[in-house]
Amino acid sequence: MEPNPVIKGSLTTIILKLLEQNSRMYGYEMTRAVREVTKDRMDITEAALYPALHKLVDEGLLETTSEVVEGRIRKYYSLTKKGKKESLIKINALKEALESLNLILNSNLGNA
Amino acid sequence: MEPNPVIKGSLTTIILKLLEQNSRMYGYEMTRAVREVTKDRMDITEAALYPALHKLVDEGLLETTSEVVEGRIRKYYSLTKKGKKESLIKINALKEALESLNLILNSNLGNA
DNA sequence: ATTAATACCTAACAAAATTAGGCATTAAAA
DNA sequence: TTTTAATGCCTAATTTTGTTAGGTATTAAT
Repeated sequence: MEPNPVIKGSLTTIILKLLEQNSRMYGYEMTRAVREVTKDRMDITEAALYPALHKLVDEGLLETTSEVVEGRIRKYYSLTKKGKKESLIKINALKEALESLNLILNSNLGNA
Repeated sequence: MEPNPVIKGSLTTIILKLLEQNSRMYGYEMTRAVREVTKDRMDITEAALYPALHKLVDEGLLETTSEVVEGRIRKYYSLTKKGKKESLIKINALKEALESLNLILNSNLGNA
């Protein structure tokens, strides 16, 4: 079973959600966390992830600190004050959008 | 309250779902149906809808018949045989993706 | 010595929606 | 009666976002 790709537009919100619950994480760790909670049913690719992280830093929602752990660089990301506000908004917006989508996918639309 | 935009990538599946339950619909009608079931919380724009419909026709998933009703043209779309098969697959794939997303948005990710 | 896992990254491209319109008819409101 | 809202179709340019396809480097296991 190939994992589902990320639903377009949701990656940024996924990142914010992860950081809302963990205070700091590094990129590679995020990819593992998503695989773990979704039991390999969703995969966020690094090629999408890193540019998304950099964009969030540019927008002032994330800040970074780097560390060397076991000879390898880890770049930790965490929410800024602005990022904390925005994450609440975006997580909520996505949840609402998912509820609407579920309504469409699970309702009888017109032929009742 | 501005309606949520369609979650990117889901529009095609929404169309297939609508036609799975209605046998035939025209574009404008689809926009109203989505607004109705989601109580105006989701809006599918015509600028996204019509190109998506044309693409589905090109791919052989939809077929069309046109009618003039009250002086205005209506272009009805319905699922082809191939479209019926594909709609089941795509609707299911989207549902699975939504479940994964819900797992991410509603779980405790690491700080439990 | 090679492979897998960890850990970061970019560039070219494609997919999909948004923004910003256009055109035409009918019904309602000013 | 002229303007606006609703119905109904559509396209073009741009932007957003992810995919494909790599690259680099270290550590641990085979």
